[in-house]
Amino acid sequence: MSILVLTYSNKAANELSERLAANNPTAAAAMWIGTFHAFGLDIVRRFHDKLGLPPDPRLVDRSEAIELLEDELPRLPLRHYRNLWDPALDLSDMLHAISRAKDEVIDAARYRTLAQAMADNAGHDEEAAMRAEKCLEVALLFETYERLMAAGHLIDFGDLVALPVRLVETDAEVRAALKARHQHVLVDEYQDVNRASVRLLRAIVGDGRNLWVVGDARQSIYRFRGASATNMAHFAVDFPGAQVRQLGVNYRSGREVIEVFTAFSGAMKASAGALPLQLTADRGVLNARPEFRVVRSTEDEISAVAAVIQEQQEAGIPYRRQALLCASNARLSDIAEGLEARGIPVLHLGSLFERPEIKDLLALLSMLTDPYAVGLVRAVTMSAHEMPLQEVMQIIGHLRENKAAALDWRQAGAELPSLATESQTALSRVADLFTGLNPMGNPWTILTMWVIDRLGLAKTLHLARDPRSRMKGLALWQFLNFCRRQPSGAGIPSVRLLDRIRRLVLLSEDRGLRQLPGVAEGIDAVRLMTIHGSKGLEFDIVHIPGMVTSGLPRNNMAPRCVPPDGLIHGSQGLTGLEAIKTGHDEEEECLFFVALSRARDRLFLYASSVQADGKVRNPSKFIPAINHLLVHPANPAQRSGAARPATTVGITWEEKPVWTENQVNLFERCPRRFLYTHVLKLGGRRTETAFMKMHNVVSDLFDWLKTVHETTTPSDSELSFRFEEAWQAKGAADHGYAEDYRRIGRRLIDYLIETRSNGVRSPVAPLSLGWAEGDILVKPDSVARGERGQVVVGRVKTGKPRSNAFDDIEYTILHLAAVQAYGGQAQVEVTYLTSETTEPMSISAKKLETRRQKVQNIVQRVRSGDFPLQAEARACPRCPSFFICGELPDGAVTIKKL
DNA sequence: TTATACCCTCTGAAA
DNA sequence: GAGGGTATAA
Repeated sequence: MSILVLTYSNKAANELSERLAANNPTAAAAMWIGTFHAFGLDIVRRFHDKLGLPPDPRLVDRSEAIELLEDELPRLPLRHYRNLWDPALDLSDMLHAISRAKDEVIDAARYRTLAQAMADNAGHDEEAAMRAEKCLEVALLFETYERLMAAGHLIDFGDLVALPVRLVETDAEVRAALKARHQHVLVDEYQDVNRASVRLLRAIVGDGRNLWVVGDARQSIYRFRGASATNMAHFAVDFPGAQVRQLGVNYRSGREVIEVFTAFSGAMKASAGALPLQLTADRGVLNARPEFRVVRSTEDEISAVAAVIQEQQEAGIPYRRQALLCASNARLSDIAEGLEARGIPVLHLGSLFERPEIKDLLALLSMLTDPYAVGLVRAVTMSAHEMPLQEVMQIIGHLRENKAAALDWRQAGAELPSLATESQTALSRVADLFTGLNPMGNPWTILTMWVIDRLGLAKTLHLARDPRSRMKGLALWQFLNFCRRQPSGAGIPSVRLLDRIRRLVLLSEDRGLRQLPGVAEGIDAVRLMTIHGSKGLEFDIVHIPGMVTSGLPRNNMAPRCVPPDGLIHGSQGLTGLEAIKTGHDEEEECLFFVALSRARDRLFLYASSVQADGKVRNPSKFIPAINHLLVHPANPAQRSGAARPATTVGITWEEKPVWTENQVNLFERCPRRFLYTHVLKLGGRRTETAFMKMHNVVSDLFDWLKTVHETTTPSDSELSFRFEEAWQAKGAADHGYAEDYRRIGRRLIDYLIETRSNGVRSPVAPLSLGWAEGDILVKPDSVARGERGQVVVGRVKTGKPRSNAFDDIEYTILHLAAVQAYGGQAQVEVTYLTSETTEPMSISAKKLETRRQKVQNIVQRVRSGDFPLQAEARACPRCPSFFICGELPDGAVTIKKL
């Protein structure tokens, strides 16, 4: 006799087990409690021989799957998913689509059939034909993936349920064995169960006489990962003869809170097929109506939240019983920082690798192998290791001049007697951390030694019992745990670790590390979490900021890789894209419903009314349905906090600075990166893909052409020789598919030569744009006469054009310089080697003017040393300064010459 | 009413 | 990089 209890999450399973063990140990002993995936793994292990797998097949996560496929990508005949700059990005998108297919128990062969059907039905509809083509490309990758997984006897998360489904549906023996084992089956949160899980369930319970499920269609917030919208509505179809009962008593919330989410449920699409919400409030009326507080800016919003949290804490509701819920992690991090600055303790890890105490360690770790010890810029901001910026620059400059080797920096003090005594001490203290270490050391051992022993962080943080220190302690614990479990492989261990961290952040695969360990429960701090994360939990007070347009509901972001038509169960008559889009609005409503219903006693909603550029921001469109139930304080209280740290650097320029248009372009993307790269000249190691290396070779060769063959054309043999030389030095010569890259690179060069052979070339003079605070020097790649006699200034790019490429500020600069030098008729032209096209630059007068002002503004800001941080999820993990970015050492610097 | 410019934002479980 | 919102110009 056994009862099978299936849940959607591990957390829920553990909680259930614990409670049951405490209340009814006998019943608990008769139960198998776990997730669908755990159950699936159990089946896979038990019947591994029937599946053709070893007894304990290895499970790979997405980042390992990407590594598995990365080398294959250039070989596959793909047209749409061919971002070779960063193959991991396209692979990640396609793997999402593949795991979505597995949620529907669809294999590569079936995927291809669906995609082929799309192609066959496209007819003369070009857009439909393109959608089909993309799906066919995913099918191809899917087939490759299946082949590689089978060859290595590997399985992924999707397989954990999909493989058992196929087995159970086709094998009567397996079915009978499972049926005999589980007389009763209970399923929690049925609305979040995906199609594969329903099929597994159906095969085991048959008509469902012994099946009992609980779910709420209004809390269906995991549709994007395969929870089928139709599961709840189709329950009676999937299990004929089902009886449906409604829960009528709410034991959690006061009546005022229940009234709000009941009112909202009336406006929800998910209510259409569900029973109307009719709940009695077990706790009755609490005399605390939910509030909606509207303030001016988003900063004010944080101040308003802080004020309410503090007020409630003083009224007797401890921080730990209050929660702040947000739709997105990015916004959550912002708010966490803001609340901490206002003296409110928060329980929030955020992105582990963006935390200052972790970045400190990563910067230190980079100094194990980086000969120029760029990590010093961050290391000397740690307490007891401080050194002024100017002296750090002196050390790094010295190492660079002397072509230092790894760890040479430890002796730099002796070589630089002019260094202040305090700096000598600071440097030797940093060097002490590296005593006895060598670059091939195990990063985990090294980091642990720093944290526990040499930096003494573990002790300091343990003794300080304030919430902030405890959060730091937890972050370090989490980080060290992560470092301990690293996949094995060749190369320098610390470099591999740092590269892996960049990749995890880039692909947002570091999410698992945001989870707080159980020991955090006891910390008295406000719980900050995403609404998804709050599922199944409850809090005395719930704060929901960001109730503005496109805050919640968020804008519909279709995945970059859309499933083929007919893949999603219950979406007949819709295209794959439509099936996903219709789900979005509904899911956002559910998200709000979940957030509202987390509150026991009180609910506070917040919004800002003005955005950064001064434009009005309207309240969320979810508000009208509940507005009549909300209190609207006239002038909500605000609790202000410490100002954000200044981001200006005192710089003395010995000469008037001169920049290039590319450098200005970089400032626009990230001022801080500009500071590190072009002012402090830190350089730093970049991880380059084979494709990037190929482009570097092309750029190298182009530079050579411009200097040696400015007005001539090289012979074929000379060109081939130079190419070969550059390829050996800088190309991806040792890559598995080096030949493919070499061929592409060579084609780009050949095209470049073709374009150069049109017309006679003359030497190109640099053009200059000047301001009081600095100049911009522009060196065009070519200058020629156009058909109408106007001057055409040319620029060559190795890539292909983007739709809005001319919005980039570098083209404005090029245009302004060309017009200044050659008059109003001058024209800028850009040649793209990859697409083999040349496009005249065009920009509206209005855009040109705003960008001209922007350029001027940038030159002024650089001069005055204004380099704010500008965290950007996609750019930062690729930035050479990723691990050092943040707080700067004190003091001013003098820039002699750029 | 329509086109354009610019700003803001981008979730995540499963062994 | 793209979708969606707000404001402004046409």
